[in-house]
Amino acid sequence: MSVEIKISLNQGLYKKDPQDSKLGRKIIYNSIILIDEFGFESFTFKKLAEKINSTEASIYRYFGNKHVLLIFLVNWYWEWVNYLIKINMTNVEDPKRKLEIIIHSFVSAAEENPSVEYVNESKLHNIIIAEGGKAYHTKEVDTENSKGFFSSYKQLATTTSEVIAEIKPEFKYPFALATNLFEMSNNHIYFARHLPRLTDIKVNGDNVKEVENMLNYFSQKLLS
Amino acid sequence: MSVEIKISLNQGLYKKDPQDSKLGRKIIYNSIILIDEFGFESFTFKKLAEKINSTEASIYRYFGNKHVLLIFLVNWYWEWVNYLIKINMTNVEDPKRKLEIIIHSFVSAAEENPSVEYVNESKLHNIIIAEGGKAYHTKEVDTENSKGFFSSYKQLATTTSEVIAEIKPEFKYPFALATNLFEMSNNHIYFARHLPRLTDIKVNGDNVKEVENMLNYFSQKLLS
DNA sequence: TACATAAAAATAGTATTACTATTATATTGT
DNA sequence: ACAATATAATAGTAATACTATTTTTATGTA
Repeated sequence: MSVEIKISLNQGLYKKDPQDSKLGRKIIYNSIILIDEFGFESFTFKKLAEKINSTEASIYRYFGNKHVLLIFLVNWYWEWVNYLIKINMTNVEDPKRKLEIIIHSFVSAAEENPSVEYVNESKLHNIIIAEGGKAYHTKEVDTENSKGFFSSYKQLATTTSEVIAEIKPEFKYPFALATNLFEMSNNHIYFARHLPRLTDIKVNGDNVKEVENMLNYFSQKLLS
Repeated sequence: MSVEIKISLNQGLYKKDPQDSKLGRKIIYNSIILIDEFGFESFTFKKLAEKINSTEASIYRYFGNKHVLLIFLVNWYWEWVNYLIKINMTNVEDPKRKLEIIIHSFVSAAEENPSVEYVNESKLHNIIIAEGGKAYHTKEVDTENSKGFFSSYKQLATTTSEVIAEIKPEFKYPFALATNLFEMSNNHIYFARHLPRLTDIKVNGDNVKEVENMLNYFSQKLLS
């Protein structure tokens, strides 16, 4: 027995919902593996087609190109984090505690035993860390934004900014602090792994406790 | 009469120093214009060759590929900011004031009337904001890092972390705060322009005063 | 001035990528 | 058993990211 989770995403992100068919789920599952393995630039639909014993043409029936697929995955992750935050904050009153829960939720989202078998959350988290920014650092950002492609991230920022406003209503930068916490999380995990001279913290594999401590320290100090 | 500035960069970043020949300087000048105009993904050596009435093959004699060219440009910018910081901090004793100068230097680097005629600093700043992260978000990051391709950024982080340590020696995250200030600067200028719901600040064209205020507020609060 | 060297341009070509279009074959639902 | 839909197979194209080779032009020095 299990609780089935289906995450609904903006319909403009796919031609055909990959979560609704076997091939579609294989595409999601294996694209995560391949992007994690080769990096986004070297990932191609051809490699993916070979890996799942299908054809490029079949993949194109789900996603218009690999950039849209990346946005799909990134949104999926943000929605997943939104969901975790909602659950983990249930019945919690203290806004300071709520912010800690939010921070814990996105730093450790990969570990929260998930029930979606076609998504490897740990690898997806790695993709967010290494490639996530590429979802919106393109010339198409304005068009894509107007289609609502980034609404899940905005949702996350809004939820977090509301908690920040509860803690300190006069704080001038609730949205900036919110997004900065996410970006900082990704950046410093990445730095710790690849450019350690750019940070003070260490991570060992999936153990990101030091990042969590740092984010809590920053937010508490800023909101004191 | 003018003071000539030549910025020296890691030799692995080019096959032949583009700053030393006319064609090389044309490559730098026009690649900045084209990347700013088309975005990094749509920028090609072919387009660049057409623009400067030369050939792809000639450009390849300077840069092995467009990714290395991007790293070159990003490093050039970081070196330029390092230089500005050094100059602007001359004779300043108070470390709090020094940090303000550092922040001002990289937020407004584009406006500091430069004397390098083959670099449009304002457009280059836009490239840093929109594409800068792509310089080190690739699968080659470890190899490239071991060749010293990111040393200018590390230099910036080190200088800044030292000032932070002067202000508050017991502060646990001097490097993380330093890099976070740069990343935040780029991110929030980008957000203000393209995803305004993710930030609280506004920018009008090159006027980034609100970003500067925010960064000063964050750093002062964290180091108080 | 002539000659060697190096820079730049011209030409040509290849493997891969990012697609689109068309037809054939399974699979599933009624 | 039939229709509808999903998937697979095949083929093809324009553009990208290069490499190699030869020719022309410019520059510096004996």
